Amino acid sequence: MIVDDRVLREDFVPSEVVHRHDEVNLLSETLEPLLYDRRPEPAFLFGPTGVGKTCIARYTLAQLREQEPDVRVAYVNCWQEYTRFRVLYGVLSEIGRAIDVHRSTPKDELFGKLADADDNPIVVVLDEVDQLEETAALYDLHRLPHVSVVLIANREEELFAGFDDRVRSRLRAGTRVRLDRYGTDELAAILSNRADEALEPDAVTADQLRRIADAASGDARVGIGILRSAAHRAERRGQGSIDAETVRTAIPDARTAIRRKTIQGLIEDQRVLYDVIAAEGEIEPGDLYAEYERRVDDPKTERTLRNYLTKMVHYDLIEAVGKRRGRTYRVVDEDATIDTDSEGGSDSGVDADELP
DNA sequence: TATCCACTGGAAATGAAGGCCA
DNA sequence: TGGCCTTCATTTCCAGTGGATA
Repeated sequence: MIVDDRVLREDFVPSEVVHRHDEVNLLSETLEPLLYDRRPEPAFLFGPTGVGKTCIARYTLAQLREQEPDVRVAYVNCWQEYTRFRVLYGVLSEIGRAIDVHRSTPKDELFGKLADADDNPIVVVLDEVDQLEETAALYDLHRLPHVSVVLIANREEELFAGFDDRVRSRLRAGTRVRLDRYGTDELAAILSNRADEALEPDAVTADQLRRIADAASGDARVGIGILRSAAHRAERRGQGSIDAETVRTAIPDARTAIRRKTIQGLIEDQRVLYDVIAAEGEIEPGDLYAEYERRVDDPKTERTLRNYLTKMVHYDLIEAVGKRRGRTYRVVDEDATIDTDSEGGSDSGVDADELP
């Protein structure tokens, strides 16, 4: 039943972007100076999870490269590459200039290598740039006249709040492309296009696609995940098409699969913390640290545990209720996130290998 | 109202790991 | 081979916040 599984992957770039023509045009216009050997202004893509920010960036740059093949594109996800070193290394790696670079290579040397790679323009796409811990990387990139940046984040205010004055003043100018959540009909149309390419004809009905789109609450990533899960489930059962029952069971499957993959990527100490929180339902920090220390032979300090907990909140695995004294931690309700995924939620669908 | 206490998170220090080089 | 340099995870220290209590 599945003709091309790649089409149902999150990172697949479709041949045509549906319901985002204005946004694609705005980004294309921003990057147009590259066609005339000029440097474009920084471009920003803002919007909540699953609205197609990354897809639009990849699609637009693929189109640009068809017109100007000399332009090189470096895609760096700041969930994984959150230090200055890792960003610079990521860019060098993407353009094939990371030879002879190792973990003890000085950052200034990496910057020098990037500065020397000025034979052709480079567009650096920093996805989830709000996760960047060392914004000096942005300053580095801005200093290089042959490097242009496309920055992807959830919210403009939070992104700029994390910049130091030097970076903020340089990036204040630039084109903002804002994306809102898809409507149910829009998302159903996107899923229909994907199904046409990925599945055999009549493998899924329009009503079922609408049901999936409705359950995804405007989040294309979740919608595609549900469609993928339903297709695999139907194929395993030897069905020639996806029925209503398969869709119903696939809806919780999609988010659970993302969560399971994320939990698998936790290091041992993080997983102990997660297990304690899951077992208790809701727990205060003091009790959490005490139970953690009881369970492990060589416990980390409380400060390190606080860093772990902050990361796990970012991953959307747990939530911190309240601030400072009186705070409690609890596991994020999976069912709630399927249907009520709120505006501005973090792009926490990280792969297991993105975790520390 | 003052004080205590639990908690958070920033900043600096520390140590492990790994590569370079004389 | 050992000293040096770098990055990065972890630890240490501490200021700030806000609820609880006398």
